[in-house]
This record gives sequence, C-alpha cells and structure tokens, in this order.
Amino acid sequence: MKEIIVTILRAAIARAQAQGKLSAAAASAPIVVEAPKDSAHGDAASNLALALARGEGKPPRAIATAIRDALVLPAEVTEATVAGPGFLNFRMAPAYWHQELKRAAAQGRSYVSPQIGGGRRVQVEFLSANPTGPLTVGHGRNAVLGDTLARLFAATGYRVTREYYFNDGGRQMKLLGESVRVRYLEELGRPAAMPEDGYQGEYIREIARGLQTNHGAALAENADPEIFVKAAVAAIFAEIKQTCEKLGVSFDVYTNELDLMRDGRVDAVMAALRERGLVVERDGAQWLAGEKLGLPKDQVLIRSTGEPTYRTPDIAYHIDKLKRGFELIIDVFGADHIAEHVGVIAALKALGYDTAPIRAIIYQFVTLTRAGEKVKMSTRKATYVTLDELIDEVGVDVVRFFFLFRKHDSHLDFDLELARRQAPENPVFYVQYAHARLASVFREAERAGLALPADAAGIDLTPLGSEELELARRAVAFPEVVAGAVADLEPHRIPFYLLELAGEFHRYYNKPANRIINPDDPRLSIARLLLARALMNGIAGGLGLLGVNAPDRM
RNA sequence: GCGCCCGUAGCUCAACUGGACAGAGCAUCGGACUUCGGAUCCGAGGGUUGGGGGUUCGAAUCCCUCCGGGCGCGCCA
Repeated sequence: MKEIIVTILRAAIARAQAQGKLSAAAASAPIVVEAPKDSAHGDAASNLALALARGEGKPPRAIATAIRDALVLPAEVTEATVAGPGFLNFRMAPAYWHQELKRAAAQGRSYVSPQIGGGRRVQVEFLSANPTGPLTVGHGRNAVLGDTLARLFAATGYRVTREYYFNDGGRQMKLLGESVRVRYLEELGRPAAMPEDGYQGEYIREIARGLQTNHGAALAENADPEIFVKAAVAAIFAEIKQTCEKLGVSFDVYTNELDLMRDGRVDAVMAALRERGLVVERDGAQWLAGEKLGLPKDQVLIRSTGEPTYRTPDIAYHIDKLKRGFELIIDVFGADHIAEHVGVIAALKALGYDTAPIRAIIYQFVTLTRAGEKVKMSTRKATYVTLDELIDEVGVDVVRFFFLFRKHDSHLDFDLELARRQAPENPVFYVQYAHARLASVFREAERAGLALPADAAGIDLTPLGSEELELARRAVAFPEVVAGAVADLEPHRIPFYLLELAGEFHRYYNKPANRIINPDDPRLSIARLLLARALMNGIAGGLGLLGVNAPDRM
C-alpha cells in the first residue's frame, strides 16, 4: 500500500513542478506514508505537504491541494483528500483489501513475516549468564528478549547466530569453587569458613554432596581447586540449559572467556592497546587510559596479579565477533552493564574497528509483584525467586508474553497475581482465546458443511462490509509492524499489536449480525471464513514469533 | 557529585520514532444477544503527559533547567 502511495505522490510532485506549482527542490523531499491510527483519516496518509511548507514558502494546505490536483489515481486508490493542517489522506479500494486478504489467508502464518533480511548475517548475543547459580527472573527478561529478536530475524530472512558468552576465567569462578569446597568439608564434618562474598545458595551444598558421593573424602586435602570449580560449572550449566529449554530458548554457539585467554587473543588486545599508548601502569596493574577515549575514568585491564579483568576478554570477544563478518551484532544486557559496554566500544574504536554493526539492546530491571506487594529478590535470602520457579508457577506462555509486553527501556513490573489468572484481564489468554475461538469457528463450519476452497483466488469477497474491511486492514498491516519491530529492535510492538487485533476480532465476533457461519448465505459465509482464516494466521503467526502457543482449544 | 535510563488516568503500561482529538488493560460504577466458546462484548467517570522555559506549521516525543525514581561510577561480572 505504502509503495503505491509513494509512487503516485512522486509522480504528482513531478507533474506539479512541470506546472510551476512546486519548486525543483520538492523532488528531493522524503515521502513518508503511514497508516493513520484513526481510520476516519483514510487508509494511508502523508504529511508531505506539511514537510514541504517551509521550503516552498507556502501554506501547507495550498501545497497539499496542488499535489492532490496533480494526482492520477490508479484503480486501487479510490480517494485522495486534503485534511486537517495539510495531510493528504488516501482510501484504498475494497478490491485492494480483498486481494491482500487472500494473500494473507493463502500464505499461512508466514504472511506476518516480511522477507527483509536478504540473507544478511546477524549475531545475537544474549543471556550470557555466568555459571555461578540458577537463572534469575532478570535473566529471564534477557533470555526472552534475545531469543525473540533472534526469532524475528530468522523469520524475516536473516541468517542468525544465537550466542551465549560466559566468563569462566575470573575471580568469581575461584569464589564459586571455594564455596563448594567449604560445603564439601562441612559435609565431611569439618567446618570451614565461607569466604566473605561466597555463594550461599542451597545448590552449592547439593553440588558438594555430589562430590562427596563420587569422591568420598578424597578431596579434603591437597585437592586441585579446579575440581570444585569444574563440578560447580558443570552442574550449574546443566540446570541453566534445562531452564532455557523449558523457556523455549536455545543457542547455536557458546563462547567462553577462558578460550580467548588461552589462545592469545586477550594478549593480542593488550599488545594492540599498548601500541596505541592506551595502556597505563599504576599500582602494579595495567589500566585502560580512559581520558584518551572519552571515558570518565581509567579501567583496569590486567590486575596486579597478572590476571585480566572481565573487560579485556570482552574486548577480544567483540573483535572476534566483528571479524566473523556479521552485518549486525546485537548485544542484549541489563542496564547495570552499560558503562562496561561503553568502554568496550570506545576501546574497539580506538583500535580502528568499525563498530557500526554493533547495536546494544539494554533493558531495565524486573521487579516481581504479588498482590500489590513487591517480592524481594535477593540471592542471599530465602525470598529468592528463580526463573525456573517463575515458569513453573505461571507457565511459559505467560512468562514470555509478559517479558515482551514492555518496551525494553521500561522497568518491568511482573504482576504474579495477574500472570496466574486464567482470565480475560490476562493479555496472554485474551489473545490466545481469540485464536481458540477462530479455531472453534472452523470446527463449526466443518459441521455445517462449509469449507474454504483450496484456491482462495476465486472467492468472492464483495459480501464483506466496512467493519470487515477494517479488520482486514488491521490484519494485513501486520507485516509492517514486524518489519518495524525488527528494524528498531523493539519486539514489544508485536504483543501490543496482537492485543489490538484480538480485541478488534472479539468486538466483531460478539455482534449477532456478524455470525460467520450462515447456512442460508454460503457466499457470505465463505467470504467471512476467509477473513477468519487470515485473522487466525495473523494471531498464530504473531504468537509464533514470540514463542507463545496458539491453542485451538483452551 | 558525575554518567546512562525513566517520569503519561488511582495502578501497570502504549503512542507507528516530530503529526490529526494522548490510547489500552486492571481497579470503580452501570449494562448485553435463548444460534459459531460469556476466558467475550457495550457504556460511564478518570489527564495541564512531574514543574518551568525554548525550538516550529505542529512536542508526550527534540534542546535547556529544576524536581523525583532506577542503574552505574570495584584490581566483581
């Protein structure tokens, strides 16, 4: 639709120029066409005349009128009017919507995904939780955001690599191993002192018990600390992967810090930074020269112990990603890591890399609410709620939908009470119910001996009224919503759109006059069934992009 | 103190990235068809978009400033 309008507008500008009604400069103006939110303003609208007003030195409405007079409308467009301050509004012919509707019905749920990727390669790095404990609710937002972005890219014709990066070389790992060792000794009846920042969770004790089962008391003395670390990492990763599987989240590649350190890429980063005079030595440690990079302060790259901080491998990792030739590199992380990311990008730039392919999607924190009360989430305390527990409590569909039902910039308040409710005020069920209803209509149609012909092309859609064309218009706009969500990395637009589409359907469905199945009027019934098919494809397709089920019965 | 994000209806959040009258859900109040699923629908009240200035045809959106909240400012990640 937008393409059609842009084309005729461009032609109209040229004609108006030939008549001397517009200046030559007008041709270079970008033409923006959008679907107005209020359908009274037509099917498509352009602010072209408003945008040109300044350059042309004429009132917007006069320009709009000149353009309208120069328009030659093709058959698909029935009307072009000047409205409001100078908008050009267009109305499409019913036949246009009929054709689009048939396409949406025939293509199945994939009609919602425009093929805009062109096979370009995208890497999405997300979750990237270090194996120090079970996934938290906050990790859940990360996992669902990253996974859904990956699904969106894959569905729209990109080649996607889903990647999980974790730090297994740093101080935290030592602390983890030591925590396990302390619990292990305790299990053997030899109380030991837990390090100050040690991991206190019950899962540490379970890992320790496992070691006791397998090794008895053999690890009590002179054991390689690595044994404790490895046991912990293996056990915790197994649990993380299980939770991800439950959530419908998967990865293609796991990358770890230790490999980057062992094969010299971290050293290479240090050498390159040093070469450019970006490393200063102080207190026995190596620092990244912050001021030279426009950073607020210096940041440690190599500790005085000679071990790198997390920062240096992270730079090496991003270099690796850039070298792998992705056209788009997405980093998904929480707001607490933003300063770190800024530092990595600054370092990459200083080393001469083009960081344009890298785009960060930074989400704000998640709070849990139950009956209006905030649920405290502390790793140390017993009030700790794991992602696993959350999924068990409310189900995968609800978890995924709720995490996506906010712009990533916004704080997310997860209302457990609402999430548990299997009722209309729960948006997940509202959308799923629309799908189940539609499925039920098709079951009913079968009983009534009505079925859509395999080839939709021959179906007569002229019985559809204006209310039905409104629904069609909404359903057919879905691919543009998806395209926008991908371009701007804003998956939240999809659940919001789905809610609107489902709402419009529910309203339509509830009017007795709109009975889809009408044995007395098979022509009307078939036309409405085609509309129903398109709506069903849209809802199922949209939920599919989110990794949420579209049930036929509830 | 400095940096980033946020502030929209009583609550939780949208607003197509500068467009037309700022919209949904929850909560509150009042209603609905004897046929396709009432997990639905219709209606009502509720707003100076935190305050103030600016930019322009036009601002919730951009700029400045103040107020309030979150996160960060580790030889943790």
